[in-house]
Amino acid sequence: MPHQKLDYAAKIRECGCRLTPQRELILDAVCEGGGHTTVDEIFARVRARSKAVNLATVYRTLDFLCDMGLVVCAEIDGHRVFEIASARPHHHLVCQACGRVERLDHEMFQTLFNQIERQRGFKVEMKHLVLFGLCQDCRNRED
Amino acid sequence: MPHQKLDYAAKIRECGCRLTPQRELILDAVCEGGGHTTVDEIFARVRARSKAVNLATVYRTLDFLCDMGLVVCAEIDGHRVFEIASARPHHHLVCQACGRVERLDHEMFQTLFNQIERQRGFKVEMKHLVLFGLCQDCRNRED
DNA sequence: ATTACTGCAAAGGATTTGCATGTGA
DNA sequence: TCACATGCAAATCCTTTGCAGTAAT
Repeated sequence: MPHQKLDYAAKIRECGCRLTPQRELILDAVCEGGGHTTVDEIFARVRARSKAVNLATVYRTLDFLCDMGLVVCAEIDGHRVFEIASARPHHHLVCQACGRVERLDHEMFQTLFNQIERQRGFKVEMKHLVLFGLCQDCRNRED
Repeated sequence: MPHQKLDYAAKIRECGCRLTPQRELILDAVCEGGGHTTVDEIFARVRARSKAVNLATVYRTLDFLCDMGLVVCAEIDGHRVFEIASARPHHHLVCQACGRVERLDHEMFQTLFNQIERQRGFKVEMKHLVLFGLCQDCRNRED
């Protein structure tokens, strides 16, 4: 039920911006990624559908979509990764051994963030964190 | 009482590596930063003392010091930042409005990380997180 | 005396920018 | 129509690398 294309279209036009085929293609490409998607992957996916889209446009559009709040960006190992901003904020656990990515609900973090707010007066605004570590399987394998 | 230069020297030599003037200068420069320091800042600080040190050496040395565990590295807003690895792991709160950086003890995080480990079997290995948000002062100012 | 480390310069990759053209509203 | 968005190519920024020379142990 969430995240219809119409939502995006409306949100974009709301602020006087335009809905171009490029923006739709790039938004789709980020969606298809499921989880984290790099600029390269997005560009490749877009190019598979239309040779005419330029890499600079991908960069500019991703910036734009982040500003609009439709896409979120994180940094993993020095590389930017993108993901559709979901209604339910969440975070990721990335295994340093096998690279697997697990999703983690925001709830637990919110508890911590509230605690920080009470103790320090600092309001944390992180919709998307990436935590590195070792997944269950790799921990077993290491023993 | 911790982190004497001798500690560093010993740790470095322990593994057959060498303690060079460059490495000392760069380590000092990271120390002087107090909190997060960018490559540029480190390079500038080093150059203020010795014109002969090369930027490539700074990069190589920072890599080396991170591998040795003497320095930790984080990513803020697409830029790498470095800090002396302290005995007591901690994190940072960065205000998106004024840029102020506050230190946050690891304790609260450990509770969360333990919870994640129990629930998901995933062992988080983050010694150093950067959380963005709004500090007390800026929140008051915004109202 | 080794061989790790450094300086230098050049290469590399990712991202941004200027400008003329195209196109959605 | 007309400002916003795009394509193209060049520029820029940050970081890494190859290699010959230097210096720590």
